[in-house]
Amino acid sequence: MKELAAKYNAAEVEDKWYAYWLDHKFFHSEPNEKEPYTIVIPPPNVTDILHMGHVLNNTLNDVLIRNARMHGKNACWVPGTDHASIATESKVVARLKEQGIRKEDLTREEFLTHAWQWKEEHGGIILKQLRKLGCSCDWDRTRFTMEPALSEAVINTFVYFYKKGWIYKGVRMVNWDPEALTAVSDDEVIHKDTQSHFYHLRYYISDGKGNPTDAYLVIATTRPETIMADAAICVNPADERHHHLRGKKVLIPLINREIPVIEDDYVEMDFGTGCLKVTPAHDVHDYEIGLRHNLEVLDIIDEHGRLNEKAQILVGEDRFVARKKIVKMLEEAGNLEKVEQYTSPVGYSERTNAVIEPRLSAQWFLKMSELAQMAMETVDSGRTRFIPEKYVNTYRHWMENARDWCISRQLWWGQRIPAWYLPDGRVVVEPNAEAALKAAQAICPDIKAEDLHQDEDVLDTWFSSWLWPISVFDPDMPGHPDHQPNKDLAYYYPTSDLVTGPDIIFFWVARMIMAGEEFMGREPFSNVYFTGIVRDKIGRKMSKTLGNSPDPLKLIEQYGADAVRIGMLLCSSAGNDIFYDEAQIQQGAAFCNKIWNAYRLVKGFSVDEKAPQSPVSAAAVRWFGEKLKETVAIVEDCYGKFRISEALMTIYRLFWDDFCSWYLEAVKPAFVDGKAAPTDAATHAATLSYFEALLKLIHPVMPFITEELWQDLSPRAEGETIMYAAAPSVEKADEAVLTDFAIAFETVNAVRGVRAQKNIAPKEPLTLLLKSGYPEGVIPLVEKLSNAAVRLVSEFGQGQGISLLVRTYEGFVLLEGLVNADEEIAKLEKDLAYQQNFLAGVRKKLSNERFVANAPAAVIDNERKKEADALSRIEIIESQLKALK
RNA sequence: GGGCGAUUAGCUCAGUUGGUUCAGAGCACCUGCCUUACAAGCAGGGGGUCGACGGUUCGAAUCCGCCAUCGCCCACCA
Repeated sequence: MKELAAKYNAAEVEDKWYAYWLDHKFFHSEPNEKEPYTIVIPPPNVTDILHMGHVLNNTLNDVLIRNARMHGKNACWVPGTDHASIATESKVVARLKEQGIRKEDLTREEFLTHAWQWKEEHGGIILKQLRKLGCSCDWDRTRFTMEPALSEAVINTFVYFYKKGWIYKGVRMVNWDPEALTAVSDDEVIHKDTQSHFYHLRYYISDGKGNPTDAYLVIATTRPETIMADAAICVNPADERHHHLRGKKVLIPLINREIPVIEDDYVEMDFGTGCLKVTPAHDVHDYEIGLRHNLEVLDIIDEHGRLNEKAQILVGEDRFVARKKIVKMLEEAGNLEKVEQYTSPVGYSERTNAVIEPRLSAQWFLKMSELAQMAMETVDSGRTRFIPEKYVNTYRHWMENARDWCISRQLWWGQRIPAWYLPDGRVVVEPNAEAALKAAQAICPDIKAEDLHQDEDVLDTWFSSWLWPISVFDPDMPGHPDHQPNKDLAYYYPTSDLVTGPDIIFFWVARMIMAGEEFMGREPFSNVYFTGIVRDKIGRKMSKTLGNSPDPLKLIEQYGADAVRIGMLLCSSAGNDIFYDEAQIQQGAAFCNKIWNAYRLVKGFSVDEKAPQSPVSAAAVRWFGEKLKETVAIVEDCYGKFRISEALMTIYRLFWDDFCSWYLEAVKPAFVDGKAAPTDAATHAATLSYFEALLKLIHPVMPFITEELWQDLSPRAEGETIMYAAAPSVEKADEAVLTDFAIAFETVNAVRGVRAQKNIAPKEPLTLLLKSGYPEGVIPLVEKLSNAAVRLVSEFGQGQGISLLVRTYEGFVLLEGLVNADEEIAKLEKDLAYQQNFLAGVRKKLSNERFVANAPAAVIDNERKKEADALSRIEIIESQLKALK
């Protein structure tokens, strides 16, 4: 790098260094004697393209992994993608549709061929995009949840739990997604308050022969289209209003089918009319009432959410169309008493946003009780820590109420359930067809392969991703209790930290903990850092429809990856939602530019080996060394507590304020005859070494610019990288030095304040009198930075000027002819009043017997110091006033 | 309906077991500067009765109670 442009050009630099890192396999990790630091990526869906949520998550992951690497750990970040059955299958179906192909016309094998083809062509784009962000994933370890080995792990897991008796098949009311045509788990249903109507319908009481009488009862329902499936009318046994209905039958409107009136405690007397229509096939609770009362289950809605022939009327109509039509029919038939506006929670599919239809079907379930208990203990014992901690509550609540997990999905894209049915309906569960045949023959010796039929369903995606921290290292482990972990698994497991969103705490985090405990006997990770959701700056979730979600790649192109990373981190305190604002990325870009220009300055220093070090430079070098130590300790502490944005801010201020505004200004060469004076060797060496330390401190958050400058800072051999440079070590800072210099900087600020107030240009030299007792070591620095000649005196004498007060140190800027005595007096009197008030407060405290008796000695001592300080300041101000008057 | 969390400067947030001169940071804002690293900059400055009320305490942004507002999670009132 010969000439440095005045502005930093990120685009040029980033591709160059990422390629260099890849070429040298710097991201790759193999087990060795060092301490491992492991992260498994929360695998994005194979269909995903990079959005701001990914940027946040992966930036945090990368910061952690790079930080660990520089701390001498063997850092391994395993990337990969999730096959995401529902999301992917619907993408593939949509694409086939565009090509005029209907899924129904394809065989399972044909469809899967298309799906794999889609995956090869369009899947995993996001992994390429993560490279642009600078993510230091071990790409050689990239995994896919549906690759053969990982699929095998899933199948083995199923067989394992089946044989353990924890997996069973049962007919249950499940959450049916009529768009994706599959059952989904309870957790995949989102309840949203939805504006609808409450229809009050008359059911006429039957005369016993199937004819209506004049008497009727009224039920209230939100789903009039399901009345044809009614099996009974239910009232509360304690409800006297309805006792006359006991033993009666009523007629379903329109179709005139006779159903009984029954009694059950479930019905709330004061809700609706107190009469409930019971529709066992289309409502979870009704189903349970039906079981208790032995009611007929009549399923009138098909898998697409349309009425079937059992409905008798409106056959083939969509449930919502049918609802509109039947209301009209009921009205015309005189059965509609009234319609109320009504808001009630309605379940929507997380994936397709379709209204969930409760539907009876045979599904596979995994028993949760033991697993949940184990997983609760993992977190209770602190073996896995949640950051922020509040999520432990959420987690506990779920674990205590965990219901059995519906793991079957009526899809093709995914791991097919390894259950084979015999012609008589019996089932064998084995890892493959051959084993299944053998098992079947043990039951029926005559059976042949073609007699067996494999279950059509696939497994829930989360049933594969819960193995992720194990299977990415050793896919043979899950489901094989006797298997010894391979070298990778033994070394990298348990992983260190997991960064993810709280929205998948149950789907994924909890279940990984279950699988970890079950198959490894211990937790899958030590810490879980929950990020917030990325929102726009006015707090809306980012969404395609709102168009408020920027394209991260465009941002990277415009501002550079380092700037984007900083922009995200700046506003990401743990556990809070992120309010994204492009201004933060601009701030990140400005920081890049600041670093760049500071480097230009340092790079431009010429060195004079013989020149002695000036007192100013000596002071600055001494001070910054201590400041650096102090900051490194703070940053380490922040990382330990996952306060990443705070760590970043601390580094930011160290670089900008302390290094650039104070240190560099102090050691910056003066101009003599239009030329910068050379820098002495000691200062030059110190400056380079500080710069290097700063680059290393910044590297985890801004990998590219730091590599670029680090490579240029001193000669580096091919294959060297800042990625593996040792992080600045933690050392105790000298407090006394820091205090003295803090006083110096306050003094400089005070003089600059006088300049601003009196409109005196920075280049105009001043004279500053300081009372003896002022820390002398910092005076050269004060002189240079305030452009004032300092004279240490015991008395200020008669000169005209403005007095200063820095802590308890008194100063005086000589300003002949520029001082307005009245103004100064007013200012001092105001200050005096403040100090006196302050003193009074402190004294009140000290004269309070109970304070003196109860407060710790350190607190009391401090109050005494405050008192003494206030007294000396008051004395100073009074003498200054006296001099002016 | 149940639970959890939040409320501090215009905005986003720190404030670690109650006590350092504790009311902070960044950004934004205002004033003055194109000073040979950087105008994506430099120097200076203003701004908050810590959501409301009550309590505990020598002492409360911090602990307790209640209220208000917001957010999240769980939940079957048709």
